[in-house]
Amino acid sequence: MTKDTENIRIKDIAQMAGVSAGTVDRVLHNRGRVSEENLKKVNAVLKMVNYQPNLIARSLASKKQYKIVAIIPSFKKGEYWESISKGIDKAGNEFEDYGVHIQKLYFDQYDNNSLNKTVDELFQISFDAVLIASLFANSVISISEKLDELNIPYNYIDSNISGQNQLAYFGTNSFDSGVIGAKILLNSIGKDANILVSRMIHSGDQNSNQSINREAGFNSYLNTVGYTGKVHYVDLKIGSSVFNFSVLDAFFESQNNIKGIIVFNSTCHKLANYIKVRDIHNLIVVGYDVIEENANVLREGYITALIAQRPQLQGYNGIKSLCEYLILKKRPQKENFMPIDILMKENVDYYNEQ
Amino acid sequence: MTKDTENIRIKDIAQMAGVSAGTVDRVLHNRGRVSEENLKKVNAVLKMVNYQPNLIARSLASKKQYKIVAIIPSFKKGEYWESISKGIDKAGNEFEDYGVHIQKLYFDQYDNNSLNKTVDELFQISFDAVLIASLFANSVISISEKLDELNIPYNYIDSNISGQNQLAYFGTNSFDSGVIGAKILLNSIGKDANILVSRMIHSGDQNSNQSINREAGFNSYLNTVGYTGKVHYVDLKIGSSVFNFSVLDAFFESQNNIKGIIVFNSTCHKLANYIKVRDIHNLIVVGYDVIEENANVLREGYITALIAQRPQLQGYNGIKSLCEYLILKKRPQKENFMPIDILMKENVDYYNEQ
DNA sequence: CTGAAAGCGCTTACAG
DNA sequence: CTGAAAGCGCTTACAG
Repeated sequence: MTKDTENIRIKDIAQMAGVSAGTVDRVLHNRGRVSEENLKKVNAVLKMVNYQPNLIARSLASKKQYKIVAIIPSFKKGEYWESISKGIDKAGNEFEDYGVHIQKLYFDQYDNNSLNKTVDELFQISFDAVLIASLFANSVISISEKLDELNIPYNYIDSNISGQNQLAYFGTNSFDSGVIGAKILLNSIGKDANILVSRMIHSGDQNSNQSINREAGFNSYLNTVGYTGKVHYVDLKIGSSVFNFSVLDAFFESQNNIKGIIVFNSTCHKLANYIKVRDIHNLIVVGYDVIEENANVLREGYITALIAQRPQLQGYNGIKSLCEYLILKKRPQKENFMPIDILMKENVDYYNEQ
Repeated sequence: MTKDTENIRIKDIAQMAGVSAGTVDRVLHNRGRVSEENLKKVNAVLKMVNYQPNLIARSLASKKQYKIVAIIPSFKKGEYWESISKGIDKAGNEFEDYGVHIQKLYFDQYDNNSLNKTVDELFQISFDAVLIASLFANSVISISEKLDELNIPYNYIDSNISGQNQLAYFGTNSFDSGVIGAKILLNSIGKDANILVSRMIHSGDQNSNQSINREAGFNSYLNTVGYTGKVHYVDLKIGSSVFNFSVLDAFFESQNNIKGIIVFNSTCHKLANYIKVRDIHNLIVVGYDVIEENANVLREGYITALIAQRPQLQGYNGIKSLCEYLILKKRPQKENFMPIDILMKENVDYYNEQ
């Protein structure tokens, strides 16, 4: 049990090939400066033995340092992107001993222009790989093209953009998570009930990929099942409860037959709080992301279900796979879809990221 | 960014304390054979500096090997315990370079006596830690007591047993996962509809903890919401479809007003297949665990929902925390509840363990 | 192009 | 009880 394969070392290979350890090392890493003849000898030995480099020894000896930049939205405590950030830190810590350092660059998730500014910052510094929260397709595509030129690997998280050369994507299938939102909603309110979709007003000129795709999935499900109700929309402001309350008051005065509400981002708690304060009953409310504020109103019954997407794991896997690529040349799968989790009052307390 | 804390080494501490590296090492690991005076000097230095041992160097230098035994049910491909086993292997691979070796010992999950035999095997060999699938409380308690005497750390997975000295438990709260099963079922069929609970006949004299606790949670929910229907039971045999079909035929002949079915273990697909073959409609079926056979009938619509518990993660974390305890003396939290996942047709395809 | 040697930070006999 | 030295498996200058 202790040894399934005898552990063979560079030294052993060197001896078998009749060369020095340095030469084997050069062959192993294609560092050049090896004669045709020795190259053959070493490769011959390599072919017979199953050499498993000791990574621990390698990183102890190597002074190589790697810098990974993570471009993500800024956040306050308890907000959605905090979870992603935690996952990034976790992976960063695990690979610290292997010479990996993480630097985070932030932008405003409600303003696509701010991402462009952050990108200018990015290209001022030097780095070996990038993790990108691909909220805004246009900007992300332009970053990606620059990174392609520089031959620097990059991963996407949050929402995918196809046709690009990202090493890997970690996140949900946003379209399908919209489908599930629609299904949970219609299961409870029926196919002819009216629905309110709550959106956020953005500063920039572009909505995030995630919301766009979720809404597309939602609409697709409505079409598929032959939905005959009416879908209404309100636009809220992220920072202004006063504004939001007056918008919602006006809306609910004009419409009194809404049965379900859905919010395609993590701000569902804003709506739930309105419902709580106004003491409105019998509404089915579906939102996204288990942040503390959402979880609280879910527990109290003002949100019916939350759909979640393992944010911490997205950050963790996004960084980890870049580390493994840099250190081990291990290429990850290109598309890595996170599970789409459904949380209700009864299971939300167990939803932590193990 | 590259250095938040200057990296101080044993050598540095030795120099500062005016002793040799060997002495520092002895102090660090309580290996004894250090004079009162030197002990003081080294500890004084240790108090000022934040020494972070380089684990990579440590494990390269140390020839220490650790053996962890995992006691789990045997399984065929695609069965529930395969996932747990995969998680165990994953953690084993990650810690291989650190000198950790895993040995698995199997027992029959439907026969508590078989576990006792496996335990006899266990105490024939030598090992440093144990991971136990705590299906059968009695046997597991007796193993635990022996391990306590030997001062060998052990973790539980699958279902918890309180009052024992396990280092940690990784698994769901079985009671609450029974509550959620009941909620999903009653949400669809109402509080007065009749329910069929399908059980498995065991060879031993004891049911598994997991099933017992899930059923307790299920019954508790029924009481809480004032359920007025009738709960029926059938006992099936794991290996005999012929037997099962005749039992179910007999049951459904005598009862024609069953609205919902629940199965508290991973064998729900057996019931779903019966329903499929007999072409029975309008039954809400809730089961546990996303094994391939269950997922297939969920996709086809013969199971309404599956409740899952991250089996791979249980195996992975169960081993990982033992490794960290052995290598780093890092003590894990004692109770680590897995999320309780709800899977429907629409999100099951994304349910993989990242 | 090549090999001998030093070094990564720690642990482990060993001589005293 | 103590320190100097060797060694874990690899990488990295360096002299030739």
